Amino acid sequence: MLVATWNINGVKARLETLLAWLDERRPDVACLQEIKSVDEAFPGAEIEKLGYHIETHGQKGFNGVALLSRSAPLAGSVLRGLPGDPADEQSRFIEALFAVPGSETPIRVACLYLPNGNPLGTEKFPYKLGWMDRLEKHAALRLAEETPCIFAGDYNVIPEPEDARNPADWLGDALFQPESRAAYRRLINLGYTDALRATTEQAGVYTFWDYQAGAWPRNNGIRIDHLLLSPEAASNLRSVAIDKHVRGWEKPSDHVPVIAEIA
DNA sequence: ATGCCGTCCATTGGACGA
Repeated sequence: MLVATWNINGVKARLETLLAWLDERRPDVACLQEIKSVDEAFPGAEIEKLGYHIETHGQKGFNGVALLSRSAPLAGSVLRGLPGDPADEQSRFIEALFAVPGSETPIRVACLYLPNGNPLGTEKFPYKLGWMDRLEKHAALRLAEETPCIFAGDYNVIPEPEDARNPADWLGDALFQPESRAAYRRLINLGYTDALRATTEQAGVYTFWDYQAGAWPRNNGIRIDHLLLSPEAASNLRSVAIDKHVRGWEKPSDHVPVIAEIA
């Protein structure tokens, strides 16, 4: 079973790229972030033609997440919005249960777009940390269920210096603040496995290259898109891939897809 | 470098992102 995460930076602007990638990779579940679309405007017809079911949690102009899946979520299992703050208007979280081919146990897939948090010194950074606190509580709740679960998405956190080509450039950035990194470690310390780091200790593995300043041709990247696996999912982890070549396509997103194969 | 690039929304320029 292939579970993917990809910040596509605008689903309407990225539709052809998304279709090409879905056709090439055929993930069972794809978590999309920054769809930048309301639910009604999500360009679903061509995606459905490729055999995908679509669940969205959209928002006008920015943010927005979606779950694409080869089979529909189990009835009543879709949750929109991260629990813990009814006043939070931003669409950054959607999760659902999916049947696993050849298994009696379904898997829960949560798709998240964690707040960026920049610039420091504004209300954006405490919003990020508060969101991470809520995520930790929800992840702990899911962990206690002792069932296969994946929290996949754009975490907007560079976990370690080796996850950036030039870590010194990020010292003043919300993505690499000690508080952001500590909150990410708390998720890991609950008992979740960073899928990529379960498969390699290599530095220089990135998922994002800025559009600016020649970041892509210079390979000035960072690793901020992660799949965190519950023990029940991590036990069946086969491999992790980063579809880096997609960054070289026409009109690319600044992020590339990350895919975990779970047995 | 309060810069660079890109998307969206609104109307040629601002908000937002990382």
